[in-house]
Amino acid sequence: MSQQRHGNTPGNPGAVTAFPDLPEATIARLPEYLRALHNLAESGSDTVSSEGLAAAAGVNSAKLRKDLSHLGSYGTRGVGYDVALLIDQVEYILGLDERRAVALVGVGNLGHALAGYDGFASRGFRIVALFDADAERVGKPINGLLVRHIDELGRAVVEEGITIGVIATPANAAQGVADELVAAGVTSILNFAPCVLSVPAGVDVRKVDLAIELQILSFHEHRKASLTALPGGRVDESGIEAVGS
Amino acid sequence: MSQQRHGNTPGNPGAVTAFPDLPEATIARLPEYLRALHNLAESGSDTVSSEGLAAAAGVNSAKLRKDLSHLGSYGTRGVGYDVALLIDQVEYILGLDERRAVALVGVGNLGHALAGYDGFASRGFRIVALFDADAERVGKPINGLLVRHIDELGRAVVEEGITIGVIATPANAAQGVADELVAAGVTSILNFAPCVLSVPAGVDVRKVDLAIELQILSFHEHRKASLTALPGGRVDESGIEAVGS
DNA sequence: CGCGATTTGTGCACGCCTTCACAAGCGCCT
DNA sequence: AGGCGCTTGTGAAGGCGTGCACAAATCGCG
Repeated sequence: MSQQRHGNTPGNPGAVTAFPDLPEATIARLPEYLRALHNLAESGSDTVSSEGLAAAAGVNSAKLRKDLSHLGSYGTRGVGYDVALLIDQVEYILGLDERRAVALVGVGNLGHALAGYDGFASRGFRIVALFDADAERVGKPINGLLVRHIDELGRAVVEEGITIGVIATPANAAQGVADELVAAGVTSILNFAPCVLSVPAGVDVRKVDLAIELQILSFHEHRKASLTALPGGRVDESGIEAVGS
Repeated sequence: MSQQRHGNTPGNPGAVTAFPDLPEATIARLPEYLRALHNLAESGSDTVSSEGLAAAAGVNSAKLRKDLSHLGSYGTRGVGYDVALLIDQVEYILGLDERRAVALVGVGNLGHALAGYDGFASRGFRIVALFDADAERVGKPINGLLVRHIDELGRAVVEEGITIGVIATPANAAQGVADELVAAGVTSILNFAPCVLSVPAGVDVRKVDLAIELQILSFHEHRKASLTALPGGRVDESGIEAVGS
């Protein structure tokens, strides 16, 4: 799922870390579990069954149990999972106990919104620096943070202890920015630009392409339309039924 | 990968559609191939090898060939793929030959940026209506489009022929909006709100959660840090090497 | 103290996806 | 016309992920 491979150093029998190596699919679901757990905690639940948590997270309960079992045994048979304890565990695994410093590069249309997105702060991240190459934008404040020129990136990364970079530039600038981020010591990049980034081993890149998501939906629309339009197999008109649960 | 199942009507031997049933994993990659193909076309390439296209799309060449083989044989052995022909094919499969009408609900911080995101228009989509529940925002223009009140959603969906809805509201409002979209006849939803939506069968939901992507990166940061901190296995300091390609 | 109800943790089988490796096919050059 | 190099398309194998179904474990109650 991740676009770059991870420098895993598989053979290392001597220095066995206590860090569990979770399946990538499990990792991708942990944040969803965490969100559901926070909701449960707010609504006053002390414990939750795998069935309940699975429903809140929109997954199968067997899958959830298997996922959690990879972290260790934090449930009690006959009772369920301790919500507070599980939150701590998941947050620890995800490395959210330390609020990570994030740099955002590109404060155009999308970047501006990301800079003001409070969902980051509320889930363990601090955007500590904003950068742009456009002199027009440099120096202006966004959400209480001044936009700095991209040239200052290297210094800022070191000073602020930044480990994650978010790229929200146009596609043609993204690779250059990625190179600078990597050179400055950033080892994780979230890329919103519609292009492939090449980075050295050991650097993780995740890509979010908003148009791609729509295109995937478009495919399914196309498929559904071609099915209902068939002479033989007319599906129930609008596909609307009662909403279950 | 998709969060909801698809009403597939598997047993229907009589009405065999010419529509190929592609693996979900392949579908998710087609938009990436398409983007790479457009880049190649712009740079004047008439044909491209699987190796070349795979590199441009950031995937394995064998995987790309298998993906494309599912669409049919559009390559020429010894030569490669005809770029223009392949673009047409992929766009047809993705249903992008008709520019789909999209409704965007919630023009807050993120929604505002999505409304102005030109990546949608340039890749086959038209945002034709904006909605919000906040009277403060209703009536104001964004990118040449007036924000309408959410109550008008039902009528607008029918009038404008909207088939895709984008939810960019706070989490607590998302399910209500989804219900209204579905009731109005929308059968595909892109959800940016951090919550699970429940929709009837036949409606596709895709979710994009920006914070989750960061949390996944955070996990890998945590893992990398715990590895380098080990006494035995110190990895090469910054992990920086020459960038390939 | 024992029993039943409940829920976790997991062995197992199945299916999807990826990757390798190679035969088949196409164009070009001689 | 024939052969050679290149590239596609695909059979087969392996790995990963999912979901079922059940044994193991815990709590509460009589």
